[in-house]
Amino acid sequence: MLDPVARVRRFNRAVTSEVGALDTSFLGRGRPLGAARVLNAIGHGRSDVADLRDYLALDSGLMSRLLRSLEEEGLVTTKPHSDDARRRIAKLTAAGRREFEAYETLSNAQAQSMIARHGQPDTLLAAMDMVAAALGRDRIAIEEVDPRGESARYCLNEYYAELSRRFSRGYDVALSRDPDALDMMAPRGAFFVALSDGLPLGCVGLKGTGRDDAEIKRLWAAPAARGLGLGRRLMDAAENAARRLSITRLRLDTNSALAEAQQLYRKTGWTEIERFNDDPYPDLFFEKRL
Amino acid sequence: MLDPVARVRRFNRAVTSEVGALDTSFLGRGRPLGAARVLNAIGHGRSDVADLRDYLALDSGLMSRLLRSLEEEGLVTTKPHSDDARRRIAKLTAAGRREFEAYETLSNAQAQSMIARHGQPDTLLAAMDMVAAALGRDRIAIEEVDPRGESARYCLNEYYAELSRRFSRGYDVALSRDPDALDMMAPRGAFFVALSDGLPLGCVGLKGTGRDDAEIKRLWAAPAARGLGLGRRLMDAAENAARRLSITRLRLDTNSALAEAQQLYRKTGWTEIERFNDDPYPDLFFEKRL
DNA sequence: CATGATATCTGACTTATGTCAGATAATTCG
DNA sequence: CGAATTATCTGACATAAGTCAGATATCATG
Repeated sequence: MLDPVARVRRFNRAVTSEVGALDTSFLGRGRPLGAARVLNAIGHGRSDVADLRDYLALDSGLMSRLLRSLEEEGLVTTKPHSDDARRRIAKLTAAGRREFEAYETLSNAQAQSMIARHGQPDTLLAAMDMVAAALGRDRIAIEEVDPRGESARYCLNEYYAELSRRFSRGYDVALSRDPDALDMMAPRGAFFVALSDGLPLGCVGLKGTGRDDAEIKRLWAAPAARGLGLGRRLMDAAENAARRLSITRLRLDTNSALAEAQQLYRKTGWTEIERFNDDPYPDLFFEKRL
Repeated sequence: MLDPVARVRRFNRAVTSEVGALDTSFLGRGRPLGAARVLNAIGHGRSDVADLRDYLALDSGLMSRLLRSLEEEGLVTTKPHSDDARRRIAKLTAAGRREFEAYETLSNAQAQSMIARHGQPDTLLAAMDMVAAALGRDRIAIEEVDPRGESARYCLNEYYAELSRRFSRGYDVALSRDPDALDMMAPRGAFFVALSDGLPLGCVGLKGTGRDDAEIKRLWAAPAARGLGLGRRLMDAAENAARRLSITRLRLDTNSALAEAQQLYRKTGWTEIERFNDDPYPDLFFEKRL
């Protein structure tokens, strides 16, 4: 009935006509959209004026005027940066924080009602995640993090949950050789997550031994982020980290049920090798020389 | 990691920052957004000025000025309506049509690139359909149509495809008693589709006999539209049509694999009855007295 | 400390958008 | 026909948003 292009454009129409409503949810509190956006950006922790200007894509003159109008309303104060007095730092006053909270409440209520009215909220949320990830694909950053930190733990839990869904016999972390976190941190290894606007969308671990070999572990991409080339970007990050650590031989194990992963390895220079551990879950083993 | 409200708001941020790009795709041709929107709305077949004003939510003064600026550019002509000379009809000139086509090409290219860059376009499109349907739920209209028409045939094909996916033994229309289209049209019956911005999202048939009984057939809601209460709205439309046709007894058959449908029937006053046909697919039979 | 670079602000201006009260012309209805 | 209603247009304004060329203060560097 509708070809792909028509479906995307239908989506665009749907969001633009609703997004009027999203954007103007910033309205209705007697303040132009520009000023409301600045107030909200400050409330969300952006304080550096240059950062604000960049994030909101505003001209410096306009930015300056918007800030001053918020100052005149008594919602914001600015003071010079302690290191560099040319730069200015904006902060919400108590009244400003109240205004910000009011906007937050509005936005949350709107989001809440969208979910509450829907009969299959989980499916809808998954769809929204996927669209958000696709739209924001150029803003997904690969960051090296502590594998014991919040974003890493979130990814690992999702990864385990997915394995237990996809393996016909289920998956139990306890039965698998759980890599010691210290092996996936400098100076022996590394751990990376892919972050999109605060949400972790994927991860990979480089588990070193302190010698010149290492293993790739825990490669995972969120279902919402499949098709964005995240797996490849994560693997690249891990390989580059390995090179920096003077590692020359990488190995990994995987399961033939994970077809996408296998395909990725074969396309990026990995070669299949014999089983090199007695972990019960993997049935496929790969190696790559750096 | 993120609660539902945070996920919706993340979606909102993703689309608003991209939708800037969507909306301003209307820019870059030296024309303010307002004028470009009017030109495009006319190009898409809205010609009545009042209709345009309503659709674009513009003040009548502003609308008038935008139209005049397009006329001065030689892109649009207006003439009085033939029935009512107070109303005005806007039409694109040849130059206007060329400009409109240029915008279309831009929009199509943008949509195309979004899909082309994605590794799982079908999943992404399904997600976009779902979000578009949820955002536009208040604009979904139930319309009575000819069951042999384009939108009805599209729904029926999707319906058959879904049955063959969901029935363990598959589904072959030829084996089922295919209702004669004439039985699903006035004066014996009716056929309804749910339309959202041009896309059919669901259907239902009321198959009459010319007497005071009838059957409900082909109740279907697109996967993207599940959870929006479409099934209920379609059934209501069919029941109301039945009442108008003085039908007092409705029956239907279904399969226990279609759990949502069964649940809907039980919640809306249908009672299970004995098998009343020898169709191979259904295994559950319901009746409702009007 | 002089010089150029940087971050922000100010003034002057343009364009886009939105609002509102009539004006104008056509239509409807008693 | 005449009064009320309706659709659109016009004029007069107001505000929002965006642009750009300096002005000002501060910083980095030789």
